[in-house]
Amino acid sequence: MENSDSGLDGASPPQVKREHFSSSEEAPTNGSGGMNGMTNGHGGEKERSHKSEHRDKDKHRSDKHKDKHREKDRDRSKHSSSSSSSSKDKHHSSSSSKDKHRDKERSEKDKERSKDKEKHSSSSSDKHRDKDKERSDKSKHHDGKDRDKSKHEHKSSSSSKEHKSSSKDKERSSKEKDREHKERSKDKHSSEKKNKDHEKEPKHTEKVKIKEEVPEPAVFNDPFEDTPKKPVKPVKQEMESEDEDKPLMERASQKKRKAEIAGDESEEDIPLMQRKKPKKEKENKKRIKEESEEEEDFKPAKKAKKKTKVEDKKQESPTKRGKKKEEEEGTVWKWWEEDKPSDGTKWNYLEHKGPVFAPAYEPLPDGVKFYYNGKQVRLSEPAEEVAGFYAKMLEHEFTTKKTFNENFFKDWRKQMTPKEKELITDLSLCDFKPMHAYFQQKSEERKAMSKEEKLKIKQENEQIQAEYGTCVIDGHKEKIGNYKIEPPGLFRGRGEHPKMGKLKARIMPEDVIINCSKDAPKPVPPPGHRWKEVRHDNTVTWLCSWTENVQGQGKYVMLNPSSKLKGEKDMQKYETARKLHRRIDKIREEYRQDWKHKEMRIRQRSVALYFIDRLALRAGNEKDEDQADTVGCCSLRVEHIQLHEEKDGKPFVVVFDFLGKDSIRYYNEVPVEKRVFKNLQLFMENKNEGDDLFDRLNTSILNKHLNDLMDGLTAKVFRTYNASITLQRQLEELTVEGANVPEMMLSYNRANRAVAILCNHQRSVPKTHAKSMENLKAKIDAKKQAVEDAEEALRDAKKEYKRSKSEKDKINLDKKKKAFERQQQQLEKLELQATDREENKEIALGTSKLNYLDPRISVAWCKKNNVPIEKVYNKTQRDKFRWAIDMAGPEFIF
DNA sequence: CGGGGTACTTAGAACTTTCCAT
DNA sequence: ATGGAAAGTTCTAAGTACCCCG
Repeated sequence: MENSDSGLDGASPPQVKREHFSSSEEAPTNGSGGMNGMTNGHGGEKERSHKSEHRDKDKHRSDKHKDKHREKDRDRSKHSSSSSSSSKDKHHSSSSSKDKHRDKERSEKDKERSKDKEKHSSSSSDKHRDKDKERSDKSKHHDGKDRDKSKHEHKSSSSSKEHKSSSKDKERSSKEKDREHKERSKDKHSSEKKNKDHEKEPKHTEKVKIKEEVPEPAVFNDPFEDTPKKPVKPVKQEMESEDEDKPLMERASQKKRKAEIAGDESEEDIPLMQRKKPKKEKENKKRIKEESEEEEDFKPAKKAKKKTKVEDKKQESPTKRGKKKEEEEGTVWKWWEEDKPSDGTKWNYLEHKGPVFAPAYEPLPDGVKFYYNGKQVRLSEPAEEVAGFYAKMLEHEFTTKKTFNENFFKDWRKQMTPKEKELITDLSLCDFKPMHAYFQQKSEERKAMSKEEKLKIKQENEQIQAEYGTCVIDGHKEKIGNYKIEPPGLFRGRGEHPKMGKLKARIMPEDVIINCSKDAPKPVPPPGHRWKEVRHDNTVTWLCSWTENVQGQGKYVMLNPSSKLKGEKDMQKYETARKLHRRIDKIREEYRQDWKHKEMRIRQRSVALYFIDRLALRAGNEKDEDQADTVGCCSLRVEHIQLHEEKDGKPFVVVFDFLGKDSIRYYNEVPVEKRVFKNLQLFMENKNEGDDLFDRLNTSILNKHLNDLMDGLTAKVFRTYNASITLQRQLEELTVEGANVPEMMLSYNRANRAVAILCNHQRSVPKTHAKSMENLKAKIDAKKQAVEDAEEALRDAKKEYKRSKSEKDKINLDKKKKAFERQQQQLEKLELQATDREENKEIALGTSKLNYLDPRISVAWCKKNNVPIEKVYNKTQRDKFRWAIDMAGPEFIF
């Protein structure tokens, strides 16, 4: 450890210097070229499949073997064995909860499994075979890895001694196996087919047919997404431990910061006040910006509240909608200049009209048929509706997945009449194509509607939005985020979700709980219906809630991000991150010390924290098994990392490869300090692939510790902090003084991109990317030509003027000069655009911009460099970040 | 503690509107 | 005008965190 440690120690703790920095920095220079080190050798295209495959395979991979044997035995006698093992486990490891979970599931699964097995004849040998197959597929992309894994598997299987964790392993593995098993079978079926054929064949055939029946819509609803969906985009970040350290420059600015804050733009703050009572806002208000005071809006003026109007850049809408809009836009509630209530209450007055329900089902016209086994069948309304959900997705990859189809079919049958149920027993005999064609046709018709019709619809929507999309909270009218209740449909989980395809039921008023203040009028339920409950809980921010049937989780109607309630919380989040900034050195120092702690749990905690800090990993809560198998830091398993004493010339490299939130793959090769490396070796000792890497740690233990370190500190604060500080540093580094706006924006986007890479925010390469790049290139070429022409013209003009010296030629010369410059600028702009786009093709900037970057950093940067804020934030974003735009001056420092 | 539930944030895909070159 | 791509918006799944109970 000394090697790596020594250098970094001390003040420059882990410094984490994410190398991305460096890599990202470089990236810009070389343009699209290796994408900031994001390439990892896995093929680009297949990535998509990789995602899902990855999980199944990888995850289960190792356990499969080992566990398989056991599993079987266990399955049969699972109860006894599992119970005993679990008790053991507890002694040895603290992750018993996890185990328990698994046990439960396992038992259920086992049951199912045993059935499955018989059906699919998944004997262990089969499994092996399957695995191999999978592996070989995979190996195309992942050779090295696979190889390693297989080794592991073998090893582990042979070394099935009893380790502390063995029992645990067993349990888990059996579960996993089960799962794996299932998945595997699914996959296999489908995957073999799917992978190859399905994408083409089925689709194509269908498509063709559809065409016959109905003209193909100009725009498909993207049904095709599936094919190449999103690839996994691995991110590779390299870092050298040595250089780390740059970190902390931030602190320097702390002092300044304070000053700024105080000074900022908040000139007068007369804050104080808390919101008092409710009041309704009056409607009215005239056009934008009047300085007049509007007391009407705010009644609670008890304290000296100050309200200010801010002008919005929006265009006016003299047109029709009227006052409401203007009112909203014209008046801004500067809540950030007020005091916040310190008790847990979220509001004193809340009034709204309840949610908007999905439109009732409209039966299909008679002409749209459904065939079962070649014969036309007239479905009952409920069965038809659900069939329609499936028909709409016919071209989606989902319909090629076994799990999806099974879940769908099972739930569909529940909607059938006994007769239908008796008749329809095999999904593959169902012909949804006419239905699909019908929906497609409808969608085309919608697109082809005349302007007037579209306008009318738009107006109706605005009407609804005005009525149901806003609420009155503490005297202010504010937008609601999701006032429309989710319509029924088929559940679309991300990744290999075990529940994909299940029917998401229609929500009725009887399912909905309303939350509003006692003194507000109660929302009126739709005629003939009543609410499940009306309550008045001002310690929460939701207006309506209901429980969704697929996963049994609660859903809420809440306010828009531009609202005070959301904004305040958002600002607070960044303030906590800034606070962390002030303590980060100490915290880093401390966890580095803890790497040598004698207690294993402390060492695990410190290593996990190091990952979270340095790599911006998510906390990694435990998950149920009826969800896709994804992990975060605390839930990493042995199979998710590989240790290399040396890799590519670097010592002590940890290779992370796992599926994170939304089943997005995280791949990273990270050189770490020797001490970390040794600890990891220890943590992995005597464990199987499916075991928890940090078996004595979970998110609540970690967060508890973090909270002791700093008030309000949790694992996710590190993501926010590291994202924001990275943006600030990158901006500082990449911004060239005096650059023009397009250049500035390239710098900004690059800084933003560094953050997105850090946080692993990926997106699938837009389907249109290659083409659009081509177009752009063509444009650039054309522009180059234009520049040359302009140059030529300029030269001629010069000559002419030189000769004649006439005023007229002088004017002409100037003109040519200008034209030339203009062309040149345009060319430059195009080139920048091309670079930017290429660099960005598989990175999503939006998520970090919206959720991780302190908007004041961006605002300050814009102000300092004279970049219009609209270049960085669109309208919605400006609404959300109004507080930052208003309060941050050019000197703001995070 | 574990286990379950609640509330709220974060996330990429899907869909819609706007923009821009022909 | 048109149609295709980009930009913007909507949707809702999937996380985190925390609380309460036994």
